[in-house]
Amino acid sequence: MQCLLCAALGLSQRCLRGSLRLIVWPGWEEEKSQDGVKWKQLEHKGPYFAPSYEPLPDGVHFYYDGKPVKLSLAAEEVATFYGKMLDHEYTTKEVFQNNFFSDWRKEMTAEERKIIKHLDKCDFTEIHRYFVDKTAARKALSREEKQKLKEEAEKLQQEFGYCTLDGHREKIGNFKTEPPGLFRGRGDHPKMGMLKRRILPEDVTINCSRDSKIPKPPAGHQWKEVRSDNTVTWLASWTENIQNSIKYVMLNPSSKLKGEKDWQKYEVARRLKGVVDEIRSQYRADWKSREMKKRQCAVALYFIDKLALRAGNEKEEGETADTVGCCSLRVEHIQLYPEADGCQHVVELDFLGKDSIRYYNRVPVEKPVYKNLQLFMENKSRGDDLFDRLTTTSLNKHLQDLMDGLTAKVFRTYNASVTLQEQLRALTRAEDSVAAKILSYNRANRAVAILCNHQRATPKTFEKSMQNLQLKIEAKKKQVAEAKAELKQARAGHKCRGDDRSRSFLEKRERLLEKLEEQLMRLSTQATDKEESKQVALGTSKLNYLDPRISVAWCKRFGVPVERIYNKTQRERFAWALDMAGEDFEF
DNA sequence: TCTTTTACTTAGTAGTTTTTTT
DNA sequence: AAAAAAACTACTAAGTAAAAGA
Repeated sequence: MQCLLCAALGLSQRCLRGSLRLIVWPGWEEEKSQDGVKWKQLEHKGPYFAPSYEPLPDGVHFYYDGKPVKLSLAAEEVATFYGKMLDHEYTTKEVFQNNFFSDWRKEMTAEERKIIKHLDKCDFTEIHRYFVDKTAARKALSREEKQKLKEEAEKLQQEFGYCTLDGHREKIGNFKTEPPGLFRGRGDHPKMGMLKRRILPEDVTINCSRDSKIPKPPAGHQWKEVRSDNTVTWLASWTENIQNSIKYVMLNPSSKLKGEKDWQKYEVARRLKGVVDEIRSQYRADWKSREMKKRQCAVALYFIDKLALRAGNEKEEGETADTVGCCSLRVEHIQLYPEADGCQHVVELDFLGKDSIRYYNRVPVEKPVYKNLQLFMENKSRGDDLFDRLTTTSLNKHLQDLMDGLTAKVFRTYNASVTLQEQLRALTRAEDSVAAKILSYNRANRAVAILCNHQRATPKTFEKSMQNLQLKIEAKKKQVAEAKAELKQARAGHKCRGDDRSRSFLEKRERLLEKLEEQLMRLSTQATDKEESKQVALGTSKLNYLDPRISVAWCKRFGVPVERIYNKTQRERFAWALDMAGEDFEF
């Protein structure tokens, strides 16, 4: 959508919102959100559909009970989904196997169903090898062939990957339908292994403006529906068969629509900054409320604020992995220690959060919180809700009363951004080199990632690269020891000779030792950093929680080129912030 | 009021590409 | 030139929260 400010000024080309930020036009943000209109014109080509199934060549067989069985096309396709995954841990899990086998049988013909009765008599190894070979063949392609593939992908991107929104060409985030396959949930998912159906045009709803060129469905097909709803931002949608949820085709984060939304998000978090002290004293007071619900709300909010926990919506049991957030914590997820690690009133939290990532923390809390937790746990069993009187809806309703637009997740954004700003202030020294400043930035980023519990699997190559680094350190230590010995000799030499030559030799040795010690120091901090970061994912907070204006301002203030902090994609995503933030920006 | 649906943000993984080291 | 490491991208699952429906 064209910026209303620019429209009013008759500026049709480049949005000048950024440079005109000092001009006050109260109300235009509100005006936008009130009627909920997201665009006036929207045109696109519809999603690009996953290629249809390519049957296995004649030489590749599936065996049942040792005998080759020629499968129908539909059954064969599903068999290849499993065959491809054979070396993955997933296929060893019983739930995965059962879900797969039951869904696979539904795709079989009656005769196939009569033959194929047990998964353990199925032999997919030829199918597996076929795909392994295929991957290897693709990897072995010549430079020219690879280039050609790349160009084809680019062509596709150009044709389907962009839309026109209010006259601007905008990049689409996901323009391809998800291909069929076996569902891979995260953690202990009850539906892992189920067949994820192929999406057909008949499943897809198109959203575009009435007067635009309506996208053509693939030959011989029709759209489920074409609608024109300008109060939503999606271009196409379909219902997925595993969870029965809706999937959307949406714009890329670089688009203006997404950028403005992102900006808005940080503005809400900045408003929280203005009232957070008051909110904190409020929930402290509520720890002593006579109303149990109020107390639970106050303690939950304390967790959300202090520990950056997620809200914790309720979820349907048995439909997803058993994970929790703040409001859905159960008694089994916390332990109370009157005293631990030399602190009083220690709470240990241990639960699986989003994506089944473990949250483990042992933290001293204020006495009333501790007492309340004891109270909330009284006469409950492990599986009971800790905050039994509280839901995310009631919590958010309360927050809404405290500040317009305030919800539980705003606290995560606020605390993340504030932490970055504080850490940058504490760690950055103006006289440092650019490299050292970037190291400080990453440390600040890491503090946030740890706060938000953003984890990653230890990289596969970690052990080896750590070993190499240790080897380097050992070698450097040896060099230092040698340099020390030489320095000692040089000192003795100079002492007895006392001439210029021996002095300059001595000074040379001194400088060498100094240099080597510095190198050793750098290597060992590198090793510490590496060890401490191996399970920490920085990207999530950088992309979703840290107001980019903080980083932009920091770059400007300390002469760090912004490209060293944000790559090209990220700079496109944060274009609004790059435009807007001066070196004096404060979150 | 309670439940379900909808829309959108946040999340980690796997595969690919680029850069650095050897 | 090859190998290793780091950076980046695509993908899609899993959250949040508000609106709609019963």
